[in-house]
Amino acid sequence: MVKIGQFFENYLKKESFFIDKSVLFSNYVPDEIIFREEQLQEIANILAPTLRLENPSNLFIYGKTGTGKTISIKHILNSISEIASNNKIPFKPIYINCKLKKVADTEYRLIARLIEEFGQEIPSTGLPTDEVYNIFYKLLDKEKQIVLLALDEIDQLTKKIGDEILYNLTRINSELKNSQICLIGISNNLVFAENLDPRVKSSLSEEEIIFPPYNALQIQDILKRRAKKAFKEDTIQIGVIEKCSAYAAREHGDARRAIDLLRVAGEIAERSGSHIVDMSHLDEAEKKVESDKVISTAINQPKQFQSVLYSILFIAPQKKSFFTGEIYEVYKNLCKQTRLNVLTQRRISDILAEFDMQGIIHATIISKGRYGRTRDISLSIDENIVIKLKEVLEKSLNLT
DNA sequence: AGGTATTCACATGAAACTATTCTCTGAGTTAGG
DNA sequence: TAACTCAGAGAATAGTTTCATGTGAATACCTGT
Repeated sequence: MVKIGQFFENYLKKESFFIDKSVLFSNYVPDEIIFREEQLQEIANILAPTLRLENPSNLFIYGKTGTGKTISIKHILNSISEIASNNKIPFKPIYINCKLKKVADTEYRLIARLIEEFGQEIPSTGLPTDEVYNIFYKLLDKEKQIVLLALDEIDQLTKKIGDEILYNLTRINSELKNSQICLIGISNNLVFAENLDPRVKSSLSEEEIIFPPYNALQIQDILKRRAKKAFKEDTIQIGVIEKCSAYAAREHGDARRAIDLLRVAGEIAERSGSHIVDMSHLDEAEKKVESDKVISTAINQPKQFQSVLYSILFIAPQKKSFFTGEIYEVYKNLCKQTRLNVLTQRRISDILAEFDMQGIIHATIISKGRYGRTRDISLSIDENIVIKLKEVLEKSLNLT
């Protein structure tokens, strides 16, 4: 008890590096967005007609993760709605991230979410979908207004449930008397629109804007600005920011990653009692960010997924690559031990495909000629994470 | 030797099924007038 | 008679299973030289 008390005492006395850590979290919207002036201007041009109550063109935004799409849209929505409310213009910005599970990842839930935006509750299940649509229409058309609907990670949505909703949404306008709705699609899949229904495609991508990745120098600038707000002066060793941005630039210029990295490095430094954030903290942060990502995705998977993953980890040290069938055999034995019911190979195949998508494994479909066709699978997780991951999975699956 | 046909071991797709959660509806029940 | 209870019908959704079809190239099997 005394020790813990002492710890808190010391903790208080110790000075923090941070002035305002929230600046380094990914949901922070800075009041100035650098290196995106062109795109911002373009978006502004396209959306400006809303202020005159004219319906603007639908807009589509492409760009990889961490290239500032989300932040830019949020920024623009904020400033339009500010001006709109100053001038009493009936304008309603809605931002929805379609990837959020249980929130907006199905047709029903997306519409339900929209209805919520208009201040009405909808049961999470039980109602027929067209009923929900009707409520939405009525709500939307009750008064004259322009709705700007930004759908982030829209590719996730269509991947899961097809493009019917988008078709419905683009068509809504012709059925509304008072309101107009304008869609802004945000996707980090550059070829997303290719496999959309042509009708949807043409009406959704009336305007397209591409967000290119940042280069190392730009990330450096962004980091410096954020760091200035987040950290106290002279708490970061020279070179740390440079290295941090180099890390991130290496992976297609993901600014979000760089910012995350910097924050974690700061946290590590603080905890270790150092008076400055130095390179070693950064290195450690990189490891931690990586392993946290892997472990938290693993932990959040259902039991069956965990079993399959564990089976993979079991084989991995023995061979550099292995096939679906081998994993299935191991998995079947594992299920016997854990008393889980055994899923069909068909299902395992899908699970493996998902792991591949998540980047946990690397799988290529190969043909072994006379000996069939299968996935050639190799683990793409760092070795020292594997050990930790294995422990975590054993605990979760109640293995001894 | 060169060409063709087979064949393996899965991949991939579509549809149907199961279980769970939740609403809505209408029949039956109850308490008070 | 109004309010309440409760079972059953319908929906949405996630996670599977079942059935059906596809597939790339190493081998087996010919064929003609």
